[in-house]
Amino acid sequence: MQMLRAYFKGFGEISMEDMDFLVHRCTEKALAKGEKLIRPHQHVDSIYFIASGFLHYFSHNEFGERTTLKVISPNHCWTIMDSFFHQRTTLDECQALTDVSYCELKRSDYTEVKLHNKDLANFIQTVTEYILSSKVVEENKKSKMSIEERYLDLLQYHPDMVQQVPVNIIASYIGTSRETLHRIRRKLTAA
Amino acid sequence: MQMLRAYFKGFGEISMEDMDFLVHRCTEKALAKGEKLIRPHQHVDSIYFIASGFLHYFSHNEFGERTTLKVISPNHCWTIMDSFFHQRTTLDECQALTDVSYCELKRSDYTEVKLHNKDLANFIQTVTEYILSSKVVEENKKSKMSIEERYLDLLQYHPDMVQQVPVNIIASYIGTSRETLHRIRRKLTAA
DNA sequence: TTGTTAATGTGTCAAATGACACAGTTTTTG
DNA sequence: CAAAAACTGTGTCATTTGACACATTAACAA
Repeated sequence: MQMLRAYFKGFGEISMEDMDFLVHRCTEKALAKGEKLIRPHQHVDSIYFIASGFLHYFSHNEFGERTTLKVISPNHCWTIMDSFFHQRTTLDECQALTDVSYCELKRSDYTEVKLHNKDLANFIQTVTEYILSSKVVEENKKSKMSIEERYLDLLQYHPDMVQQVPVNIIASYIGTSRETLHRIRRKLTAA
Repeated sequence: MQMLRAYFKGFGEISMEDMDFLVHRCTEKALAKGEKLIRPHQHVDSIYFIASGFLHYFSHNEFGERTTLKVISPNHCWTIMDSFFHQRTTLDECQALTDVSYCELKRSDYTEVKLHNKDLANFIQTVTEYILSSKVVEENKKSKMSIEERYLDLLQYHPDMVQQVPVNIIASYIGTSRETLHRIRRKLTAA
């Protein structure tokens, strides 16, 4: 919970009262490795903050092949936005790649927080803008990099992920096959 | 301007007064083909709504090669979020691929709108959530598709873009070279 | 309108990639 | 603990891709 407070503080000014109001609406939970956070056809009615561990957010294409949409790292907020904001079911899935501890904020509480007072509404707006902005920055960065550069970037900024997450999932996350990633790793250790 | 009103209406309820307050802060402008909307090292202090035409949003990687980050279509809001929200300069560029007409909302006006009343603040929050959600949906969709599928998708949903934008830019937008896109097109016309 | 530049179509070839196949290792689970 | 399942390393090979080269056409500007 301390971690969640620190996370929120990073977005700017917020009074102690507002912070408490916000944080008290979050519930601490855990998943064991392999457990699912989101199943197909589920309504996603919460925002999640990952405190520790890694999650695998994936989907299936027309012919049932699994595609990794994201590997979710600690100290990030995440949800399936489309399902959360528009109250639709999702076909995607999300599963714990390791033991995970996280905080959950339900939609009803999210709405309540936004309506509580002007400062909190403003704060949530700032957080949303911030997340939107980082999404785009992240996507643009990725699109400028080759597969190898993406892997080096992971090594640099998410070394734990590289250690704890299976190679095939890392590979599909950076947009290639497990074999090609293997070739890259072999080349890098050779050098 | 009628187009902008219709665009905003798509996000939900908004009173006539609020709509007017919002729309009156937007200025109609135009770019001729080839003109730049954003230059390197610029501060981006506005949000843009594209009424007609296409824009090329691009960047350069470590060794100066140009990468297409997006081709911006009519009836969309766009800005370089990172620069706009955090008041930083950007290294990216944005240039008109055709004659373009657009509306501009300056940051100061954006801030004013958010502070004007609770309903408008709420409305802007809804728009932001909506844009965030579509960004992610779009990105996920793209990551599930092959290059060829992306091209077919463009043909289906953005036929004007395919006609009006140069092949090399379409190619880099969907993540390949101009030659490979050419091979795809040849194959498709053969069939 | 004409010279210049940008855009397109297409072939060749070396390099990168994905699909398979299979052996060795680690992890899970009954 | 033992069997099963998941994960990893690695080789082969057909396919795809990108880089280059160059001819042709379209768009633009002096």
